[in-house]
Amino acid sequence: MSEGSVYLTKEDVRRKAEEAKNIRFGDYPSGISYLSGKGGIGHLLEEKHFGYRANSRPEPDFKEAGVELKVTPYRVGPNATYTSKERLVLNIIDYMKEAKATFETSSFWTKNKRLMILFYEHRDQVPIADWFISFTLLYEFPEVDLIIIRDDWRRIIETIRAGKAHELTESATLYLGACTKAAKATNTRPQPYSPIPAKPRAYCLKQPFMTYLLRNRVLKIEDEEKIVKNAGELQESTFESYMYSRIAPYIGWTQERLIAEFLTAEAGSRPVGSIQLPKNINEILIARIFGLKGRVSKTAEFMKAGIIPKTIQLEPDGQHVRESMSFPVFHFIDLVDEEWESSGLKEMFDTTRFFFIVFRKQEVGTPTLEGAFFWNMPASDLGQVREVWKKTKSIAINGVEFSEVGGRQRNNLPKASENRVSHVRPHGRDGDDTDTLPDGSTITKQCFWLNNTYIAALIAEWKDTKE
DNA sequence: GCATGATCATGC
DNA sequence: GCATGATCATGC
Repeated sequence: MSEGSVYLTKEDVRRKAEEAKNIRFGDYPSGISYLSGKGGIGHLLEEKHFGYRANSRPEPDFKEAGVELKVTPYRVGPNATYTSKERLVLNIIDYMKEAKATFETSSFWTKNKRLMILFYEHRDQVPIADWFISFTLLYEFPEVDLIIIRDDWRRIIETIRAGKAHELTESATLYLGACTKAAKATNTRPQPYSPIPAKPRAYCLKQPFMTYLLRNRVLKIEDEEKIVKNAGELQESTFESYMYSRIAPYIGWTQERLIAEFLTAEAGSRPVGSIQLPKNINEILIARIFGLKGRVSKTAEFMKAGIIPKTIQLEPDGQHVRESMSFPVFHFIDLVDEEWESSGLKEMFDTTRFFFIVFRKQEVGTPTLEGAFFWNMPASDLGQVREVWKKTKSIAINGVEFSEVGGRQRNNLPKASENRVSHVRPHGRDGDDTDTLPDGSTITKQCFWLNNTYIAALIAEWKDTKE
């Protein structure tokens, strides 16, 4: 085989990639034999379409053209919603070597600065032999993305340099992640500044970023509001410190003052206090601080990084939090078939960064803005969530026990009092909003919550680091 | 109509 | 007053 050398320019690669469109995978010579097992479709395209042998060399697949080939699945959901099915896994991180690199000499940048991405639709009810490439994208990171990716890379490398490669997590960064690579927990590799063995990890473009590429760069169907209007604004700071600097002028302001500043024009001449405030007033105010018409969660940056904004209200003492934090409803039928390692809950906390917006209630008058911070769940706390998840699964399998107390249903799902971090509680419209248990009976819809006491502890920690 | 974020309400 | 069950409000 020619090791890719017939493709001398990126245009050669792009042209050949175009030819892959609409060819059924099963129609390639001996194509079927590639289609079982992970990475099979990628290998099929490399060998049977582009005509070179799969490899894991440090240079890009098409060395002369400086292009790395990637093949990746997406799903089409209800209302023609296109979503990347997975993160895009790039090269494995050699902790020993990478710790000595600069961004420009890093294995990530050496191999992946230019990507030829082939997208195929993952269709559940259709044999893989009938799937095919539908879109192609020759992707070179634009400066607005690169400025965040450089910072993501720096965070990953600083974690390794601090002797904490074993604490790496995909949720600590925004677009470029360090995702786990091994199937078994026993598979580890050495790190340079600590004797503790670390899980093997690879660089990846996180799943929300891939969804963004699909929707905005390939299909060109979305154009979200941006928080950062031009990349130059991030020249002197990271995205996160930029966010703080935008909020800083309003810290200490009351809700009332913020409403007067940002919402009076919208509300007309109605005086503040005469109308019922929306439940998401704090999120609306933060959005206006950033000059947004829509929601913070719908901005380009939050969509691309999959950051989830959450507002928190502190009690007037500045220490307690009354309410626990809810997450989307889970379905018991799905839960009992999941394993923790591949569960939706673990995946979310493993990959998601949160943006906590903190207000503090006042003894008199409206709450004040205390500040905001980014957070991701540390591995040790995720271990606690695992215990709650396992107990929930076990109860679901063995049968939820119900009793009735004063017209209110009681159950034996994990309570806030049983675990430091998390519990399970109802989350529906009302008592008639139900889910089905494995035995066919019904239960009010439930979700995992983070305990109010855990949230309060996170806030205390944040306040400590501020000072 | 429903999912989701957020908050209310009751019993102990 | 806290823990847990129940429900509201927004926005898609």
